[in-house]
Amino acid sequence: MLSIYNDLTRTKEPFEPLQPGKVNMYVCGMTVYDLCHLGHARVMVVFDVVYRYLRSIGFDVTYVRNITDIDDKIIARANERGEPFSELTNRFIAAMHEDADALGVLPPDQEPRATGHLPAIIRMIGRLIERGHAYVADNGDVYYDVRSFPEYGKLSGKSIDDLEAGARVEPGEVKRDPLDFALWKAAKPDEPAWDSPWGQGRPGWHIECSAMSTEALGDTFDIHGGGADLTFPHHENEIAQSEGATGHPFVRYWMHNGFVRINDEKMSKSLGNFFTVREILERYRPKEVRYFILTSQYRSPLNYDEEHLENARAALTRFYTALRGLPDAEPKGAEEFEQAFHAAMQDDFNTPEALAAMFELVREINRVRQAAPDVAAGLAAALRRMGDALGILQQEPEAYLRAAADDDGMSDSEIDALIKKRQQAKQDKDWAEADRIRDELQGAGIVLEDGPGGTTWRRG
RNA sequence: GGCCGAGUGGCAGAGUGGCUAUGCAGCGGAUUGCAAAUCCGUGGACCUCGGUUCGACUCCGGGCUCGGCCUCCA
Repeated sequence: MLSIYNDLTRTKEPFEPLQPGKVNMYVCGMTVYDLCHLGHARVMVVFDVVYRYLRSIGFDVTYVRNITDIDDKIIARANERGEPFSELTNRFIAAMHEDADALGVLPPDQEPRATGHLPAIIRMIGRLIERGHAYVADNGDVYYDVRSFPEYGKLSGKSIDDLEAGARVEPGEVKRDPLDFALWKAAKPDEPAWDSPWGQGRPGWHIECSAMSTEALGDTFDIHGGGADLTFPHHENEIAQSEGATGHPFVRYWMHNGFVRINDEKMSKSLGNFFTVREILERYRPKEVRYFILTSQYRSPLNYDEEHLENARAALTRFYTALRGLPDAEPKGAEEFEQAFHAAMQDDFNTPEALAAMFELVREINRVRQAAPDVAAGLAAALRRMGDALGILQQEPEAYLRAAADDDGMSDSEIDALIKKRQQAKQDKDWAEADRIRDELQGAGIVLEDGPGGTTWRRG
């Protein structure tokens, strides 16, 4: 039985979707005014694993991940660059898709953009006004009236009064309460704007997620995810909006992934201490980055450190080395390891423990591969199937082991020629020459392995 | 200040009221022309102070330290 830590109740709960066999999930994606950084990568990978795993155990999953393609920062950045905002956002959407692909993140079933769903957004705002949860301010903005929603704060564990104590009141404030937040922002000169019953303007940040998730998945759906920094105010506001508008419970299980940290400090754009996915991919292979993300449980912090990426590299080499040279087969004989793997995954997607089960399977494969290759092949197939659920170990082992992060070294044919030459030296028992060639290759980052079936190599 | 979360062996990172996590690194052995890979074995830990208990790293309470949210942020 799968259990999921639900931030709404702060406990692990057995996972029971609204409709048996069917899971609807929504994840807050990115605001596209810049390149993805590691924090975005973590969200994408974490929920990609949730998606893959739910599917692997037989659920029919509809996965929606939105794109915020209109907001203050986008407008500001587009103005800085003197280009239409949609050119800016299209460029960064394309870049995000490339990064996601590289990391092995499956495309979600739907990827709605705020600008493509203005009618649904406007409809929901209208509904909130009708139901007494929102009001039009003097300047044409529309605000959510937090005092009208008694459960405000239930996700983040805050009370309106506590929040109010520390709230700042801006000069010229048009809100009734400092905590009220914008559903619709009246257009200022030279800003992108859409028509609405309240005049020209654009949606506030929070309303798009309520409108698009409800439109795609219904008033109530199963899983809503995102980074932990979205708990408050973003997700709190989504609950107020959706439940205020529909009168139905919004989300059954709230999941938030922990932060990526660097030097034990949150990695974020406002602190300016972030690495983009692209910068990291200049030095490490995409699957190493993905593996690194999976080495900690999704709710724990993930500290960025070169040593950890090196560790990921070593771990993947161990996996692929175990898979190498074994024929395709039906998964067989690994029941005990599969059981451990599933127990880990079903305990709130405990990927580090799931990986531990996979490593134990690796050892078993290596133990039996010599004496019983067919048994090893069945075990290897089981290992690959576990890898599928995590989105790793998808490549041909030999291809993986021979590929380099940056292949500016020797070509495969040069390597083969040198190995052949060394083979001759070995036959002649010219160990000095054989070792010299091996050292030469070593210097170029090539590791040789002499086995009973001849010499194999990999880029180390 | 309010609210959350965390403190595990050299590093990373799970977990459990009494039983080897796992990976990398170390040490010993097997294997190898020597290596590499692999296998076998092995040392090393649970922030601190109390409490509960036959027994706590694991439960409860205090303390200390660190991180996060309370403003845009994945």
